[in-house]
Amino acid sequence: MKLATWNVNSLKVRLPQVLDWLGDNPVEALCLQELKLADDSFPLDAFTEIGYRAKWAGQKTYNGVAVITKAECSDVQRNIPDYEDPQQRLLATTLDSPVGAIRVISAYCPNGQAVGSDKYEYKLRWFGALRAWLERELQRYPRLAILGDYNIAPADEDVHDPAKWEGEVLVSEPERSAFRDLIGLGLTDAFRMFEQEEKTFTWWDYRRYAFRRNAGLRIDHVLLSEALRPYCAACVVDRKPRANEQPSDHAPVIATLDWARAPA
DNA sequence: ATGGTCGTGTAACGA
Repeated sequence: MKLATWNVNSLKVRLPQVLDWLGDNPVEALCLQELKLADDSFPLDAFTEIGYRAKWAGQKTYNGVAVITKAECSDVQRNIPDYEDPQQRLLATTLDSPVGAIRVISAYCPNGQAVGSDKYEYKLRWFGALRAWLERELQRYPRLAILGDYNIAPADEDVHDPAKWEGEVLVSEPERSAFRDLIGLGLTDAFRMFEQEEKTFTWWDYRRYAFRRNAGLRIDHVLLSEALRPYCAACVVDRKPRANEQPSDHAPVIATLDWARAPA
């Protein structure tokens, strides 16, 4: 089973690329972020026509997340329960697997704009609420995968120029601490389970030829619970769509779960 | 050099 995440920065603009990508990468679940469209504008038919189903939490202009799946999913949850927030940033679904139910969550974590700003404070509060909810959710669903745009580069090796980025938003210590708090729940950064090429990133600014210079950050992540970790056989970034015409500024990340692997 | 490029929606704002 392959699970993937991709911040598409407008599903309206990127829909043909997403459909093409699913044709080449027929993953069981694709978590999307930054749909930037209202619930009633979601292009469900386009996914149905290629054999996929979808659950989504839309919002006009900003945010919006979805989980695109081959199989039907259940127990759909919009947003973080008990966290009042008009911004549509999270969608949780349950998928069947040979080892039992898996909770698959698409998350678009706040960007934070600038260290010390109101949006930065909101970002840290949001991560606090996410952590508190995930702690409970892991009791209900020990097999849990949360995929998305975390807007945090966890370590300097995830930053093209750590000296230039030191202390900046996406990299600051309070944000990294919030990320480590998630890891403290027993979640694993699937990408770092494996040998990876140095300077592998998932986001490159549209400005200043950042992609051409590989001036990127690794801010899109797949986190796996302790019960899922032993099944993870691979986790890779697919840089190809970032080279498309009219690309998203993010690349997809794909994790492979192999049920034939004996759990530890 | 304090910019730069996108998407939304048609002026700024968010990223």
